Amino acid sequence: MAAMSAELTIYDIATRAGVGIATVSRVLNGSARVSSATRAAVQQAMHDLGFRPNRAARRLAAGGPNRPRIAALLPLFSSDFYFSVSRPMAQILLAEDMDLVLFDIDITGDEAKDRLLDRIIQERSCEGVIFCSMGIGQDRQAQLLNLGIPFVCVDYHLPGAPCITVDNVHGGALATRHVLACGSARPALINGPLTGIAFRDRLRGFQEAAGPDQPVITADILTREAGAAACANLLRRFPATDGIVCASDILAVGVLETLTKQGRQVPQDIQVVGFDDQPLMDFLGLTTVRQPMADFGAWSARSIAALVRTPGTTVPSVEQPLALITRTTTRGPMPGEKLRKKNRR
Amino acid sequence: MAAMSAELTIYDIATRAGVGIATVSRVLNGSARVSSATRAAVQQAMHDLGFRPNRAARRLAAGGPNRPRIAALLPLFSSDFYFSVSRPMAQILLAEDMDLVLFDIDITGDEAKDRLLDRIIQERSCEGVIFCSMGIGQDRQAQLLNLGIPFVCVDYHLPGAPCITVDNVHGGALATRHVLACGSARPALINGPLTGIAFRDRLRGFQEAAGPDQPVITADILTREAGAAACANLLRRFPATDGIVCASDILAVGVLETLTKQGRQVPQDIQVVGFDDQPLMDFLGLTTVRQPMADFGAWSARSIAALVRTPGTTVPSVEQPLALITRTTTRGPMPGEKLRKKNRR
DNA sequence: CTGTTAGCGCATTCAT
DNA sequence: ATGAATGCGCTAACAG
Repeated sequence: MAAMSAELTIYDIATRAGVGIATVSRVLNGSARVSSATRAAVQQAMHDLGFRPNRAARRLAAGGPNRPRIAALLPLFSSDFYFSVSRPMAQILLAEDMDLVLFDIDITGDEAKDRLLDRIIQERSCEGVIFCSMGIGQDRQAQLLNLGIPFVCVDYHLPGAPCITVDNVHGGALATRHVLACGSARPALINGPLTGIAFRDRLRGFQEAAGPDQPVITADILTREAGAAACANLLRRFPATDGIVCASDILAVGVLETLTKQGRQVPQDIQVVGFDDQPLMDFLGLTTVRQPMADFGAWSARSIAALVRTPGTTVPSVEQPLALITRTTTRGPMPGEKLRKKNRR
Repeated sequence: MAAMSAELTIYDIATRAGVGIATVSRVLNGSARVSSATRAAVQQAMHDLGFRPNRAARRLAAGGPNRPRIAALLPLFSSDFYFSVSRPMAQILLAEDMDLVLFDIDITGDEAKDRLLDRIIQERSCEGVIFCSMGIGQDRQAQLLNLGIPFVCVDYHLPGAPCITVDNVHGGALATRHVLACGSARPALINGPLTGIAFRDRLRGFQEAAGPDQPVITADILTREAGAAACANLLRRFPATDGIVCASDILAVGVLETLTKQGRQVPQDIQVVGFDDQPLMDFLGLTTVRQPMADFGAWSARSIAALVRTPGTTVPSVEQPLALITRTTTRGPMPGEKLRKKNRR
């Protein structure tokens, strides 16, 4: 083992091994038409120099198919939400005979996202992009437009671009009004990081419904731990809270943990509402606002496929409805109680 | 819009638009040094002919970095298990400055998997492969070896290859013995598809501990619905069952649903044990066998990175321990009950 | 602003 | 079995 980096080519290997480049190419491709002696020599040379063939060159020379590649940028591991979104996305793109490359981006750091996007564009590594829960600057949009790289947005309203969204303001209000209607007098919101516009919108919805003076705690990450901590914090500062709207199911689970630990009865003492309706939430009985995750994935895949196939296609933006799914962490509407119906999706 | 397929090149576009290839290249790259007139003409030509530039050629000519690409083949959407595995995998590979491409493979269909693998090899689209929960034939191994494409196996013991595994036989026995020790006299197993060796092993473990004559139901897919159905089936045929070992947490959740629906008390009437310790299982209080998912992901990423960086590196296989996490779906060991301790991970 | 000319790194004929 | 030559489709200097 030896020399590092500095793009080596098969010429270097050929020289080092004292053979022609064709021979190097042969061992590279596992051809049988090479004496085991020279093969060993070549492999030795490759190993010594630390050679790694250039993928692009190989593919160009080999002349394989030029399958379209779609990049999806999303905070994949930040929540099961994205898992549910990318599933149909992957399936549809597979059927479309296009490659899907998932790029996990960190919501909190805008910079990393931008560098990644830059890389994708610079390296021309894909012919279409799906942005999930994130916007891009005007400059970026212009750049992509200029380069003819189509893109669609999921869960984010980017003016002028094909988007699939939900009305998060309405969603926040929906959850809040439900809690109110079911008897909570002092509702509070446990929100997600305000770097996400969805969370800013849910906050607005909450305030529209509950008024501007109700407690709001912002978790800077979507985890149970964060939800639990936020809840403890909330209860300490506002002990009278009797209804908690959570901007994410996972936060709600953390909230439930703290509530249980502190001996508060749900929904008798305090009601809880989540957001997303992620898998298992029905099992937990969490009242929540259901997002059309499958639609997000399917629509984005189909749209980007169409745009890549035939540039110039017009893809109209769509707004999907949000639905409140009432389960057992909220009391029924004041008049007649009628919980646990067809809650189990 | 018109002509289809048949690899077009910028020469075709240049001809059609009556310009030189450099100009075509310019509009392709969004250069400003093109009169809007010719630009329009070129774009028109590209659109008419349905031209899509060759990615490999662009990258080769542009001379970007030749970043190593790792392919991970796994039944990504079959269970949250893989979500937990791929998370650290993605993070580590990102830090290693390597690209990770996740390929979702269908456990049930061996053929699709093989075609995909073939494609990856033929197209030389990656310099390293991670196989999760799946084996590959001798021929494939030889092929990869011959081409010098390193690979590692996760959750699957492939002789001669670097693997990270757990002892599923032991795991199955562990869960079963616990149920037995806690007083179940008639245990049953609800297993996953036998196409997965892990499930065959867990079956063996179950039978080692419970004897060969206890009921076994095989779900052919890992979903709550399948678990619920399997449980209903089990109870119909073996009403006296008082302990259910599930080969997957998600199946266990389905089992719990059915049990609740049928009014059986857990763990009083019947005990339930899962397998994996997926996210939220602690919240549900499910006793389960914890798998080292994070280790799976981290080890595989680090190993494949090392193998790609310096071919010939020796990566020893490792076997990780499996741990029984007792929670509230099983009764404590017969002598002194002592549930709910530091169960919440 | 636009066309001509060289390569990019490798796979592949062909000869030998 | 092995080497020399040709081209994959495109970008990037250069000339005009």
